[in-house]
Amino acid sequence: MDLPDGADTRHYLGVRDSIAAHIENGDLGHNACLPSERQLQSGTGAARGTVRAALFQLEAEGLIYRKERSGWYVSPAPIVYDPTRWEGFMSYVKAQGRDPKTELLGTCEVQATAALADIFGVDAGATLYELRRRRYVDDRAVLVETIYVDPRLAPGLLDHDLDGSLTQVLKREYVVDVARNRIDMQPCALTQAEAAALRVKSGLPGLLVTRISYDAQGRVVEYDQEYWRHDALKVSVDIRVG
Amino acid sequence: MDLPDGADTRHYLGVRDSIAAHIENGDLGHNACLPSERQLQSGTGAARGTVRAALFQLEAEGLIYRKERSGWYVSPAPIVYDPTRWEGFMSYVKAQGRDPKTELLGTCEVQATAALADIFGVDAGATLYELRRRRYVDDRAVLVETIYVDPRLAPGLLDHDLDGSLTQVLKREYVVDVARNRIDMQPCALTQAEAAALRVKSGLPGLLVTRISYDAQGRVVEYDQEYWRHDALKVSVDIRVG
DNA sequence: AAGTGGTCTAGACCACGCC
DNA sequence: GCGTGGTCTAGACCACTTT
Repeated sequence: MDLPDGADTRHYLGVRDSIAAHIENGDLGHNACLPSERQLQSGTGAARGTVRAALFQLEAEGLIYRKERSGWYVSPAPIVYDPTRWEGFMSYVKAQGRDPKTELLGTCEVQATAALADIFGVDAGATLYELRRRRYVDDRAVLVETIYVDPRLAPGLLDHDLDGSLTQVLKREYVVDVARNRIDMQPCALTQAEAAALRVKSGLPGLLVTRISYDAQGRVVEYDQEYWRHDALKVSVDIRVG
Repeated sequence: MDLPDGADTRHYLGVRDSIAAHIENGDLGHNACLPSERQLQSGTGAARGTVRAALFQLEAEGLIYRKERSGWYVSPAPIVYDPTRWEGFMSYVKAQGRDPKTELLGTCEVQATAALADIFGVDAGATLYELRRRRYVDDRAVLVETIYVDPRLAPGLLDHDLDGSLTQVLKREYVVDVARNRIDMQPCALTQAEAAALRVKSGLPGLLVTRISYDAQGRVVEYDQEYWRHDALKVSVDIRVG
């Protein structure tokens, strides 16, 4: 690894710049693997801790990501996510020339906690369907989601094919239509469970997207919590005012 | 600092847990200052690097923040931001019982770059107004923004009072009304300029919120780039479907 | 088995905020 | 001027992935 003019690669921001320069020059393509930390070290004369500080910096900026104990890789371009669109993850990822995949991790019936009961307007302890899914772009896991549905609106939902768009299933099989959405987005850290599901280190920054869908009668159709990798996503919304 | 039952405070996740427990128990209120790194060290027997790893973890999670070379502090609750609401930052921060402040950093006239010209539909090199502002919640800087406006829509804009809602000024003084918004949100790292304006360390995670406002004729009214602290913000949107 | 990242230690010096 | 965080060094051992 050579350096741009006169950068001080003994400091972590200098090391950062020299690696960033290689990525931006196109020497390293998307998902390319970086040299090992010890190799980067010998290229710069810095201690390994310094090299790692530079790599953490680039990770926070979304330029690189890591696979546990395997190595550091160049991040691909983020995909654009429009929470107001309804054709679903699978089709808009495809529309951007990327390869989507959804994996159903599991389903179960749960008793509503106080918070869930409040959202659905049911009694605490009422039964709800719970779905956990993991979604991929180009074989990289980018989000895990937990979805809750009221069985009274969609009895027998768990017997259907849930590897695609849930909203489509609800519409087609149960004539349940979404009229309104409440969407929350909040930067967060990926904690134990989400991080494990995404196979990243716990504590990596992420984005929590929460969606509550209502039908025309104001009933809650679907409550969805999506934990995204922070570097996989760009949210874009077009909103009419008034 | 005592510990929850049996946590291993020699490891950074153990140190993290013991500090997090103190915050969540309410021992430390909002904006309270944590003990110094060297004090935390002696309380746990860990090396200072380990203590710092724990603090970085908590920072990524949004529980604490730092003031350069001053110390670590407990993060206050995030404010809720609704990009579809038009009464402006000042009033919705107040509505949440917090104390907002806007500071005009500077204004100027700039020549449109290729990207800006494309957004506004003008020739490259055309003149645009540029405003830079910094906004606070409870005297903590939470965002810096750069706003561009086409002078043909609002001649003499820079002579008005720009410490409040720009949209109000445009509506009141120029009868320019927003009919549509395109809003983009993307996790990012706060780079040099933004980090300096927010007085945080360069590289801290943030959220870039970009808004393009259009009037009923489809003309660009306002182009706004907001760089937010990642722990200051929760985006919440209510959207009608169909 | 070899190599990788993940973690940790125990020092050190500096620039800067605060008093 | 003292204490703080910011940065850096030069080791070490472990758990895991990869070959």
